[in-house]
Amino acid sequence: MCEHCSRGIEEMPKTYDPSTVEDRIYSDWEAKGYFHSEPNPNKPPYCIVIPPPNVTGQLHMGHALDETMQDILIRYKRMCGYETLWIPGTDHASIATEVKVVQKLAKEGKSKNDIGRDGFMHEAWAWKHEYGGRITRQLRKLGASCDWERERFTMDEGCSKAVTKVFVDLYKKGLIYRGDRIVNWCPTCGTAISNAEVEFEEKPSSLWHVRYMAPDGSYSITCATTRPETILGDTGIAVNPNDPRYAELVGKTVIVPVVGREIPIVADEYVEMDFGTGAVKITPSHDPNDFEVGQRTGLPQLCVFTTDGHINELGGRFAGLTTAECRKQFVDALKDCGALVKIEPYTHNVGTCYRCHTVIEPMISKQWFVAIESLAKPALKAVEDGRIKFVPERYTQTYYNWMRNIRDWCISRQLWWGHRIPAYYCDDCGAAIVDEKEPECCPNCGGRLRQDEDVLDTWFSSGMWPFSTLGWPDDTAELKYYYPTATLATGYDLIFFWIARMIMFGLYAMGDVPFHTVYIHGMVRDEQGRKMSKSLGNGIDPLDVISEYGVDSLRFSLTSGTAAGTDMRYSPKKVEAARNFCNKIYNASRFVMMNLGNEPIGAIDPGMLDIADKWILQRLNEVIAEATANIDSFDLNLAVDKIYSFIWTEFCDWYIEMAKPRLYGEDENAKKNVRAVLIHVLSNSMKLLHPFMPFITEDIYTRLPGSDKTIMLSDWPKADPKYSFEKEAAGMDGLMDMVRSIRNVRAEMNVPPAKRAHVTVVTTTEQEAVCREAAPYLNKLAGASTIAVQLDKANIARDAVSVISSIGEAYIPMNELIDIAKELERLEKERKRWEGEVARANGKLNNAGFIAKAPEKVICEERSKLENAADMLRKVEARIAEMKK
RNA sequence: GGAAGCAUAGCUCAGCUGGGAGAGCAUCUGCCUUACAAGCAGAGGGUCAUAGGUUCGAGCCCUAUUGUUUCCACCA
Repeated sequence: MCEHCSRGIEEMPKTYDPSTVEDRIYSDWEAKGYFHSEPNPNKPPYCIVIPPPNVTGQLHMGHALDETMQDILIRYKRMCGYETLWIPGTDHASIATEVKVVQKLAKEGKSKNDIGRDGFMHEAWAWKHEYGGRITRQLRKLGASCDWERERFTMDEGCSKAVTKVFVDLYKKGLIYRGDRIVNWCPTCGTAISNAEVEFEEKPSSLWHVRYMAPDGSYSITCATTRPETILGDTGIAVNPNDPRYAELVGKTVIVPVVGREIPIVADEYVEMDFGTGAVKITPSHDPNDFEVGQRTGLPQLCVFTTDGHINELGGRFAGLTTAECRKQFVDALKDCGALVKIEPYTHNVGTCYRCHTVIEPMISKQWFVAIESLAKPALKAVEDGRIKFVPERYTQTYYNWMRNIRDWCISRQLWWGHRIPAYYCDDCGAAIVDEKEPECCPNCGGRLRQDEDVLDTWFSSGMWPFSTLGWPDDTAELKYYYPTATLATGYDLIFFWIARMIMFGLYAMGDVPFHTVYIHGMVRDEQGRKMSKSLGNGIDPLDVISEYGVDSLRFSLTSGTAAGTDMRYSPKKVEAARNFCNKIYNASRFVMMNLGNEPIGAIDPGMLDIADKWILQRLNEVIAEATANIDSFDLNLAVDKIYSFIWTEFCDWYIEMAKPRLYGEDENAKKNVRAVLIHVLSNSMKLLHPFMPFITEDIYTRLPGSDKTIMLSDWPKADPKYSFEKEAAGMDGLMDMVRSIRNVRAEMNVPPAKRAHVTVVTTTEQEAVCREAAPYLNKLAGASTIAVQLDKANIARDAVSVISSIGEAYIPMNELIDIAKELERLEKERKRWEGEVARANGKLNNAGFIAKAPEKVICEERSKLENAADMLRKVEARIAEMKK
């Protein structure tokens, strides 16, 4: 045994216990600096930036999936010889964190305003320091091989510098502006939010039909509304210019019921004639569409809400009420004055805040915006011309749809936790200065300056993540080497929030795409397929799963059997199956370790390989090639499923069983060689599996003789041409087929497993060698006691059970156990099966179109299938005839 | 209103550029065979939603239909 595997089989109980392995290995890796990366001109770079989790967040299944995918890619590329850097970090998560801090203050009976901006920031940083380490510790639990020496935070000095620089730069180019626009206002969060942050929820409501009378009562017009309280802010009624019903009324006025204000009737194309009454009340201050109609038709804006969701002083006797309370009272008032025509039940989509799900009140207010068009165009082009690819490809369409309809981005938030907008106002002369450094005084008049109270949208800073984390705006070696990064992995829910913004900012600030591939994964749902959410209480804590099953099992269950970009259901059964796989690997390894013997194990001697060795080596080559191709094309599920069945079915169920006769035999050379093959295959299997299941593979690998000191930094396996044995593998397929058939008849005939049988194999001269090699395996695998291989049918009992396979016929005398009629029936079934197969193949081959148009390879395959089927059929028929004699 | 996805075994889902339908779990039958009962061996189980079309050949490509999910838009 070599020096590296000093542990060998030490401490290997019958059951794998991940808890004794995972933390120890992870801290060892981290301590030894295996995760660290430096620009290295001798290697190609491969860089991933982590989607930064909320700094005070808690690990959930979404992270587990996200981080697992990235870690698989990083570990794979690292083994392939890339200089891999996975940059970890956290996001300050402006609203989310601020809400938590406000809640904490509320518990202490304090409010934001009580303690002031500085006091609040102090609290928020304290909160960050208290919880900031939690999420990164949890990421370590997942096995994430991030370079923790390069951990970043969106509000650290460097990222903040990048944010200020981009803001100022965009402002100076006129791409950031400040203005009064209608925005989505969340009364609970007390801030404006962007369009992307509004979620629409279908809610049952009513459609109130309200009559607006002419000042003299000579005519009236009825409008429908879902928000009667906004009538307080009505400044007009709009109808379609082509609507004959209202043609005469355009230009006239009506009186707003209850309120008594006189407002004009205007014409605008926006109004659909066939919806409702064809007339729409216009509230420019509280509806985005109305805002636009108001702009076109010159209606005034009348804001009647406060920023905390109440009616302001313009609401007359309704002032001070919440909007919800106002709605009730206003409807009553409409009823009282006879203006309410009818109430219809109506279900419609209501915009809500994506953080707190409060109903959004559209309002006009002064906010900062990014003029998006000139940023969006190149971002669109980068994807259109293939510089950035989405995997799966269909998400390209999602991206296009968003980018082609994008609107200016409201980036100011009425919050304190975040990057404060670098704009300074002079109270004396009204000047506004935007600069990276705060000027001492107003450059115009020397007056005192006051910084803008607002902070920036969280996504403004995370949009710079791929280059701010690499040191931008400084000209660093890291930026030169790692940028553009390689792959960005995240869920489809972040395409708009984050991916689109990174692409825009990357192209703007760096002049190049931030990454080449966007790997999109789905969401982890609960067993019933519902979204995991706090309110439903159906969330599964990955940490619980890890402590019960180990993180390798969790990672496997998140990777296997699920295609990229599609949602998956979490199922404990699946994790359990993965846990069983760990145990299988572990026990197979225990077996190998138990049989290493005391002699040093050398290289495989190619001259000593038998049919089973050649088969498993050939299969290993195939699996290496296929799995590698699958990972390269991001088909991680296909790769891991192939590795799984190779290890379990082919290596454990077949090869290990076939290794036993030699391991337990007397031939020392054979023993030595089979050990070498076992180690070779196991070691390479562990490497293939390592990106998916990092811990158990490290544990096993480092126990094996001849291993490197860590699997993490070992070379990714390559198919080895000297182990190419296609022909032998085909022979092995025939042998396996025979074994299965013998087991099958034994089971069908209820032969007790302990009862060994004499087996006579009748074969041809071509297959004789394979059959002779197979003989010891029939003994071990098919319950044979003795095996005779012969070329004729001498001494075959008429009542022997026969098993017909491609390499030969096996005859098993069953004596009293056999029921001739039953055996004939079984053979008859076989005959039918092969008859069917011959007919099928003939059908194809007799089809002129098939012969003329199918590729040569397919025709050849079909011919050999026919040949084989015909051969089998002949043998079965012959046997039936013999038995009937 | 627009777009996309999904519909395959009892359940959950794979199925790469079209070339004889797969896995895991569940079920049934035998086995504690000295790596593993978290295991081994064997078995049953599918008109690949429906209807057309293209093709020598369709689970896969095209069209329509039905059901379902999601995203975008937000007609008051």
